[in-house]
Amino acid sequence: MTKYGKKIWEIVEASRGHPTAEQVFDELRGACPGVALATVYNNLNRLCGEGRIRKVSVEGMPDRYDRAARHDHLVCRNCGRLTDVDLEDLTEELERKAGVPILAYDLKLIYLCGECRKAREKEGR
Amino acid sequence: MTKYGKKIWEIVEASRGHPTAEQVFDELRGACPGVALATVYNNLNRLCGEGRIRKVSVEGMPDRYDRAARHDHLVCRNCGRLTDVDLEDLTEELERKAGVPILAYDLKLIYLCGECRKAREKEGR
DNA sequence: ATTAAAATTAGAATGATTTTAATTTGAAAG
DNA sequence: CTTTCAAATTAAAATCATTCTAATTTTAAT
Repeated sequence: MTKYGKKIWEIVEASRGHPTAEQVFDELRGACPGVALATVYNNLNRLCGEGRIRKVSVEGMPDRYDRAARHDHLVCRNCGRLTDVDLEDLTEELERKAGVPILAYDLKLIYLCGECRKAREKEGR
Repeated sequence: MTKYGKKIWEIVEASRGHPTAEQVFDELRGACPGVALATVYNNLNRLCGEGRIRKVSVEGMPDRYDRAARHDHLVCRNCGRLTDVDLEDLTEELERKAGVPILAYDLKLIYLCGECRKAREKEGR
């Protein structure tokens, strides 16, 4: 693995916070001042292609990066907050129900996070 | 509903092809030359907000718009082709499994469409 | 030490979408 | 039929995450 590739992978793998490319860049710069943002994008893309990390796109915000291990996500409808959720692997069930061989799936559960629910209640809804 | 709002809704609702804003724009211009692309975006956003249509984002391509009726999607890993698939409503099941109240979910089944599979076979994979 | 391929860099380019500010439209009220 | 005012529309500029380009540097193999 390349000089920056390894470090970037470690940052994403270690993080439970679904960092954006910019956030990975900022963290990497701590150890490697002078690294270019393009390098971060290059490596994130390469790592995704190799299946070593994955990309999580949430409507209207920059792409986020996540460890490869299988899990799904809760997305707050209001603020976009992203949280991991561990559901069993649904591939077989979905394949059977859809009647088509599938390679994988992308499942996001839309909810209201604690903060946003509280904010709503205060406004009296 | 507004002058263009209704037409744009009809275009999206009638289409089974998941058009992009540009494609809606092109179709609308047939009947209404002089309409602005910004108007299409404004109305698509308004209609989404009202729940009368929905937006489908596929990694690396412009957003697509879709009728509101509940259904899920197959997305070709290779070419991005988007196809409807009718699965039963999984909200309750997912809510139970996740242990959190959810408002909705976004499920994409990743597969290889017929064309892409054929292309692969020709190349001998 | 030589080479070639791959990685990195800085900065420009891209392109879908949003924003802005001005103009037009359309419905309700007088 | 006017007046009025909010909402819709327009054209153009702005945004901004991401990709691309071309030049440079690093790496690993020979």
